[in-house]
Amino acid sequence: MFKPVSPKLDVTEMENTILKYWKAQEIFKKTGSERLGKPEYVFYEGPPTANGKPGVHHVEARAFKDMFPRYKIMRGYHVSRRGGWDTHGLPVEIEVEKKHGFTNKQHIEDYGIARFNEECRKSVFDYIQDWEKLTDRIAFWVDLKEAYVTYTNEYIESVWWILKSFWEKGLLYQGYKVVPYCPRCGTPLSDHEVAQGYAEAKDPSVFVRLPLVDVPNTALLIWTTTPWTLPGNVAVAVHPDVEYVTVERDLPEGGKERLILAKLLMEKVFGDEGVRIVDSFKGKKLDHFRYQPLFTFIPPDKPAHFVVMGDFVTTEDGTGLVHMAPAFGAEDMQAAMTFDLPILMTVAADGTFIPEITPWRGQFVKDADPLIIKDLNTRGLLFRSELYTHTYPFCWRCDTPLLYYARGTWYIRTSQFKDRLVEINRNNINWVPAHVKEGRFGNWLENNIDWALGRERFWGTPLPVWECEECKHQECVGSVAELSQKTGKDQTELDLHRPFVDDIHWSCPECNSSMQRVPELIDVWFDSGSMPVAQWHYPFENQDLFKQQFPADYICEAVDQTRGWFYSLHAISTMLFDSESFKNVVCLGLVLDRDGQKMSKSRGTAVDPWDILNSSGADAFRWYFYTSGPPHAERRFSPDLVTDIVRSFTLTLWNVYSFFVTYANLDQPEVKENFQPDNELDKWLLSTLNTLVSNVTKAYDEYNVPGATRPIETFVENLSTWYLRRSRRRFWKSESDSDKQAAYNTLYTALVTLSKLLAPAMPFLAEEIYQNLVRTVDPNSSESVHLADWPTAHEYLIDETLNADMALVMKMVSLGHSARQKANRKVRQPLAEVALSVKSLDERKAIEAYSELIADELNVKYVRLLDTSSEAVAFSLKPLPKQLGQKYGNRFPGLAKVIKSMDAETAAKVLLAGETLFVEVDDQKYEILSDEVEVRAEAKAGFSVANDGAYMVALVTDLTPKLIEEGLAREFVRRVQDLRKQADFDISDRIDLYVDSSPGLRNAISEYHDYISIETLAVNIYFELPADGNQPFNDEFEGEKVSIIINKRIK
RNA sequence: GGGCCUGUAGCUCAGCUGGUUAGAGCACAGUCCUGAUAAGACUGGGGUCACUGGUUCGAGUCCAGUCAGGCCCA
Repeated sequence: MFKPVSPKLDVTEMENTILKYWKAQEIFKKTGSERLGKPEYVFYEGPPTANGKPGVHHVEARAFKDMFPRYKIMRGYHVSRRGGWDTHGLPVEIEVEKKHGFTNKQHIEDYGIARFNEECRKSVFDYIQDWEKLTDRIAFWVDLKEAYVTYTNEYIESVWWILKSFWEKGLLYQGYKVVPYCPRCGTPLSDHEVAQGYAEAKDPSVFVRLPLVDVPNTALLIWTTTPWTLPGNVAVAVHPDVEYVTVERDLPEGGKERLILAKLLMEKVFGDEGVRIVDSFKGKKLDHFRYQPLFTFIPPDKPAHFVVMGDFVTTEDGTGLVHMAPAFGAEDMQAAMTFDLPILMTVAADGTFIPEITPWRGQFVKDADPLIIKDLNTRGLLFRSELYTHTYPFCWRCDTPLLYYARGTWYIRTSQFKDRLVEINRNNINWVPAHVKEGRFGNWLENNIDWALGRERFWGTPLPVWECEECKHQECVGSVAELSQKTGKDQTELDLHRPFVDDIHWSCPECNSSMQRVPELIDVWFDSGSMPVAQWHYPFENQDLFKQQFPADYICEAVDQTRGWFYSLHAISTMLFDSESFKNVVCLGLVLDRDGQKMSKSRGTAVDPWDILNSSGADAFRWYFYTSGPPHAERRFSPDLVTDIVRSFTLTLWNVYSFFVTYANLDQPEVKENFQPDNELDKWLLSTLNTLVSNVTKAYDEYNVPGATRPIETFVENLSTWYLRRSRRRFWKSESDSDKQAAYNTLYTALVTLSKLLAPAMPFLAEEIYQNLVRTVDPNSSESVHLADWPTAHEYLIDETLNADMALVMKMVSLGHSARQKANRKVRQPLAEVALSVKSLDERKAIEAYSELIADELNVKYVRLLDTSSEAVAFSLKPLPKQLGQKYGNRFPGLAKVIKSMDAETAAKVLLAGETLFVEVDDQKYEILSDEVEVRAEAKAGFSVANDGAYMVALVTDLTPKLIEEGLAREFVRRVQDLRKQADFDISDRIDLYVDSSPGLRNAISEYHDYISIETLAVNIYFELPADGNQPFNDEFEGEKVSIIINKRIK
């Protein structure tokens, strides 16, 4: 006996029951222990930060992360699924800052770094319970009890070890990085902060002459909106491939001058002033031309003041010659690195000019702009000055205009590994979707620049570099033991965070002064990218575990991680081990709201995942993400999309399952999975089932998620609306013969196999079906579907011809229904005959083979094929472009025209016989094969016809008295069945049937007495109503009147 | 400004290496079917396949450009 299954499904109750079962039986644990010693499949959890509530997009990521480990476990692998938490970084600090109303770093320092960091440490797990609850509820099986946490001393120590090994290879260095900087707050701003503060601004726009050293009376013409950066100028950039010109113009005060600028910008710069082009050339000709420096306040320590080449130069604005001040622009800084230019720091941290800039010392740079312009003007260097309106970033806190400003920071020399980064990505990593590999990620690697590692913050992994306050000697520390050794004191108990590590000092081995830690923390991406090593506290512990768990077979995150976690993992493993750190990676698209906007709490468009879980359940939620498009596609999410899945997919499958259990519990058949089917429907179902197994398996192996899920939907649809609908009677019939047994076996096989195919995607429903159908029958079976073996496709059961034939039958039946509709003949009314026309000989055979099925489905007495000779049929010819077009190319249109104009009847006979048709066009002879022209049949009269292309169904709609009588009998049966249902009789209850009717119907009932008895389980049919006075059911149809009473017979 | 992705019915999405009349589901309307079904079948309305140009006998599909949206970077 199976556990009875109601056709009404309470999804959440079912899922909660399964959750309890998993917990009670410790199934998750057993997926590990039962696969011990099996080949390892390695999954890395990209650590989330738990200081906010998890949202819908977290369900997405976790659903995708979960499915492949589940699949691989069923395939016999061992998967260790360790969770992780990312705990450092600015987002954490900002939350705590908000709580206290802090607005700048000084507030934090005043408050105390120790207290501040302690609060950060706590706030990281503010929402940990929400995360645990959600993770559990959506059945993301990940070990959160043993999760790695990036703030632990062990984790940090491993990160230090990595940094030390980079240090020893000379990969860590100090340099400048240009960052958006608020001079009032004294702090750089993150991109996110900058984005909040853009506003319209009016700035000076100046054109300045830079006279060339080696070409008399000729100057470069540059343009800038930040005159205050000019004292920091060290070079001018031009685009090597842009066309430049030397123009000559008359000076108002008399004489002439020559200026160089981009040809395209001449009009913008000079307007209708008449200037003469004296020379025209590509930008590369200007390479290394020297010009006279504008200012000489700071003597450069390297060669400067010449022209360099830059691809970033555009001809949108200005002059096409870009002034370079490396301290105040990212591109400028990049050019300085490339061309080894000096960096002139002319501005202090508070945004004022340093004392060396004598005329404007101590002035806020923006205030000095007019004075600088005046100075240039008096020296005859100013070509023009005007005001320019553009969007410019301001500090979101204090409205001060931000400066792009070079700060000293630490770098990792990743660019030295560029070739290996590219090669390892190209050769060893499988990306889903594939285009990310060479596209977004590949391009990013090709343009690799050194990793700016330092952060001037509080809550993070401290950079383990100490520097002598006197002689600037530097040392990098790679372990706690090393720190103990240096300080001569056991540091095991030291918290490896600020401010505690800042208090560690020792004597400089060079000069005996004090070694101080540098102020920086490291980028949090370095934390998470270190996770393959640091999660095991490698190399201090777990050497074997690390080796076993590196690299990962599978990781999965949103596509915005390309330059985040995907990169940090890849960069660190490449530099450290010359190895990839993941072999397969699935990138996910964003989840948007129903209008295609980012979900936002303030606009109220954010969906709480719990609303979905409580109404539609986790399975449908997961299924939505798997089937709603390829993983990387953006998803316009709304709750009703998940409701639809429950209605159209879950409930359909559930009802098949419920049907099976209901009847199996009545019949108690001995079900088995593997057997040789005999019945054509069974053969067909098992053929499509095994095709499905094969396709889904292939898709899983290729990390093709829609391919692993969508075909299951189609199968379930066919299972329910074709196989089961067509097979119902086989389950109903009272005798238990081999046909009935075969039907049970087939349906059982399909359901059990489906439960396994569904297990990685819909873990709850799969478990429910498996538990009831497999565990009750076979006590030796695996304790959970998630411990079961993945099904194998039995090739011998797959019959492509059968699959195609059945598809054809379905199509013809559909056309038949269409023809009935047109003729206004309802299905309950039997018709005499249907004639079908199909495309090929094979298809004709298929129709013959399945004529009984077609007859039953369409309720007709006789099914036959239209043939060429005897019918009242007209033909038309359709030359097929696919075949003929490919064969004859541009001669196809002419050929087609001739074929269409041929005598269709004659040609049709030739072609339908499978013979070659000879055609002559423009004195050329062609042999047209029978499969190169489609023959279409059109019924002439006396039929109701429906067609799709060459497929046609013609119904004979004439009714005979006999057919009408049978129709009446069926109408009658239908009403009795309704009464049984309304009376809530059991399916197997026998009845006595009392009828009072008009004569026509009475005749029909007598004529079809046996049929009616069998259908309605009527033991007796009486043609009078009983005297006991129960109210009869009265109805009228097809001009007949009837009163019916049914009584259940006591057994 | 650059790289990458996306644009097909009111909505969510298919459309294989170019080839017959561009499909499905949801939603709407009608008819039918039903002793598993919250379902199913059929019919109907709804499309300049974002736009422009090109290649080709033939373009939703290939090429170039434009526009719109998104992500990442500058």
